[in-house]
Amino acid sequence: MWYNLYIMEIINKDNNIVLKNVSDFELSHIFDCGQCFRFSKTGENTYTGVSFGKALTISKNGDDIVLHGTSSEDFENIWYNYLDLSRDYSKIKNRLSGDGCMDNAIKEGYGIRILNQDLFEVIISFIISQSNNIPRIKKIIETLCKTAGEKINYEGKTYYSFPSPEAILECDISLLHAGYRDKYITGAAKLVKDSPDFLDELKAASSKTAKKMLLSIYGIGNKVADCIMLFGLGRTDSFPVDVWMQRIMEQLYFKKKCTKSEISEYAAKKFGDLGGIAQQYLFYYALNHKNELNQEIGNGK
DNA sequence: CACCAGGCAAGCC
DNA sequence: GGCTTGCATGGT
Repeated sequence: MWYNLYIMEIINKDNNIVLKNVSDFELSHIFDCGQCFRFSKTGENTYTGVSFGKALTISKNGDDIVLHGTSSEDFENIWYNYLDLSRDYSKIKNRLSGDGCMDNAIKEGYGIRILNQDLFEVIISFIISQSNNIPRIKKIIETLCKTAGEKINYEGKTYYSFPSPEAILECDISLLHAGYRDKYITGAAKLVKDSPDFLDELKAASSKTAKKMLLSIYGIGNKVADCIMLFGLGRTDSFPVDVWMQRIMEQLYFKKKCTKSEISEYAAKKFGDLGGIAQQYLFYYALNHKNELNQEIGNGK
């Protein structure tokens, strides 16, 4: 096979792909850490969702990962990269570990992987995410896909692809109940539609240039741009700082209130090119310790 | 009723 | 440059 695998043996059996003995891989960590809004739990150790126009049910059985109803072609072309299977997370965790805060976060989110998602989907999704909560973000995106996406038949059920810029511009955006984000969504869709090379230019650009290009889009600020860099462009040096990151960094690292830019600067120095991955371990930890996080320290400013 | 959610743009200084 | 305010909607 052409891919380089740390993991495993791949078996194609009964229209399922089975990855044997996969390490550093836990579905709840991957899909409930706020990077992806289109996969949801559909059973014991099982998640179902859509990406790159394909639906997928994925489950974990011991240390084996099962991709249901999937061809080896789709695995090689889509899911292998989407699930970030070429990255050695054990090595990354070794490099990040050392202080008690990160060790605890890694201990809880040991199975996190940074998904390599579709860039346009990430741009629209994180525009929607601003000043919003995760369940509602998922709901708005799901409505967008049902309204403007294309039908996908999979395992006897109907799913919907993430829509094209054209389809977004043609649909009734008010159906999403996205509020003031409507104009940002349509603006970004129009930009991508009118500049067909924009996404490829983003992918090819240096991180500095890509960030500047993203910040020039109406409705995209520093935090959303950082999320797009990390989740849509694979720039793992990007460390998005939202209200939860501010709370957890203030409590665990600074022991006092501080600004988001202070946190960004600190993270860049401390985590470097692994900042985005460190951020995901910390974010997952923060979501699981909401009640213990002292909301007095970071009040979301 | 208030306050908050993976923030941002615009307006002020 | 930094700081404040309004913003749509839905949940608690």
